[in-house]
Amino acid sequence: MTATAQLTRSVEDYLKSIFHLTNQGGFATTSDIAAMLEIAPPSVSGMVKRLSETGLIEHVPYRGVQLTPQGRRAALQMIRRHRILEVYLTQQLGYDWGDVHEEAERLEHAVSEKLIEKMAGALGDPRYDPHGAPIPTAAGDIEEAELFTLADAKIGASIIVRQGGDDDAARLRYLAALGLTPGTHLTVLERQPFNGPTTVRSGSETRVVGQELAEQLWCAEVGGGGNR
Amino acid sequence: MTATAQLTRSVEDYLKSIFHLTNQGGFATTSDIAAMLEIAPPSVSGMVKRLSETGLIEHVPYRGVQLTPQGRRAALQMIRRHRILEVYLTQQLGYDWGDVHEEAERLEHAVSEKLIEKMAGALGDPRYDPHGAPIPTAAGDIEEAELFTLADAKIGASIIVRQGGDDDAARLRYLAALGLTPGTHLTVLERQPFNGPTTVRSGSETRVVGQELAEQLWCAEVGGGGNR
DNA sequence: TCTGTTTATTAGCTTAGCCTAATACCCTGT
DNA sequence: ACAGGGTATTAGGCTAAGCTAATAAACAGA
Repeated sequence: MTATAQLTRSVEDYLKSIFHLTNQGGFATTSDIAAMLEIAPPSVSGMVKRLSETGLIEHVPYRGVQLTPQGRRAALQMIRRHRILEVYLTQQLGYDWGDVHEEAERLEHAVSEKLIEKMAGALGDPRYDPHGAPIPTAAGDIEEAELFTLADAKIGASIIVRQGGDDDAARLRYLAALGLTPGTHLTVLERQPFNGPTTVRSGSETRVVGQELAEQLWCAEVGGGGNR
Repeated sequence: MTATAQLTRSVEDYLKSIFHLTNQGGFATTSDIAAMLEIAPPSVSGMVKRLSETGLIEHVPYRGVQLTPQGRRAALQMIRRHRILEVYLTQQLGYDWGDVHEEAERLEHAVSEKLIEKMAGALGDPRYDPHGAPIPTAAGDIEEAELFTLADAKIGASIIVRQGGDDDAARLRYLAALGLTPGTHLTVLERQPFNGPTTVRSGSETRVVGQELAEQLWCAEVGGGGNR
């Protein structure tokens, strides 16, 4: 039992950001964290000092930070809260797919562990959130899917939309209108040269997706890691 | 449309406390507010200054404070949030009657208006919380029940348990075990002299309630203000 | 009425997190 | 090998909201 002293809202946000920025391995830089949290870089330097003192992150000056096992556990707990909340709000309270992120972003800092587990139970312990992202277990394990964006998908590949990015409601609604919701199976037909649009087939429909959008649409190989 | 700028958690707590302390009319004193929020009196003096500058309260030095109409509106909004959350957690997520207060206390600062209204809708717009307290409407109206404690109830009176106090989980559970839950109809049979226990009849059962407990058990005259 | 106690306020500090401006470090291109 | 540009950090401030200690006002009892 890790007696994690109560973390502040702001600390929880830092840990989440660092988790997302280091998910592909490597360090999270000061300026990347600052950009993600929309604050000035020196504020990050200050917090980084405090967080390394409490053992939640490892700091290599002028290089960046990584989560310690303890920090990673705390980050995954927040991500679990966030994603369970998103599923709950969507399924039980009729929230719109594009709107849940903002609400969950505030609630995740206020809910108790107990409430999250009650919500998860009421939902049948979901494994993916409404955007297709995997939900860490209460024990802190998360599915390591090999995610890539549609812009990087190989021609001819059979893929499933997972849709990691959940932060722009307008874009999410647009994607939903195109039928590119998480869980959708696609076949990559072709891609025009020089970062051109990608053409995909979804069932009997064919869609052309611009490069900008394709770079935001996270997908997984079919068969790789459960399909919702 | 009152463009109430985003209030901090702490301001919201002050307004709620002042509302409760002035509910029977009169002023809320610095030390009463301090006691209710479990902070030192000088901290209250400081916040009182800020709140009167923003027009949420009226301050009479050395006498106390009262809510302005604007402050009252904000307080009622918080109380609505709190009570809707309590009903929701109890009815939809199987929370225990005695445990909801603490969870709601944290969530009320994080939920959006929209979420509260969705919850209220899912519950069929409840009028009372699980402790029997009336829920303000979205428009900011609250039922003005004539509440008194069981210790003050007249002998022979026919009353209904309303149970204002929702802050001590152990006491609430004990009351529930005695069958003294909100909505229960009682007849006051007798009261021993010198602050002795009160005897009540609930249906076919007879109960003797000690003075200490009776002073915490808020009741309303039957017929006065709806009965749940 | 005066005096002592209680209660409220002011003064002055602390901590968390943010900010801007100034400085230090790293790295790449010549 | 080093100069310049781009990051990172340090220095120094600000605000919100808490604290303790000191002072001021109100009130109650003799």
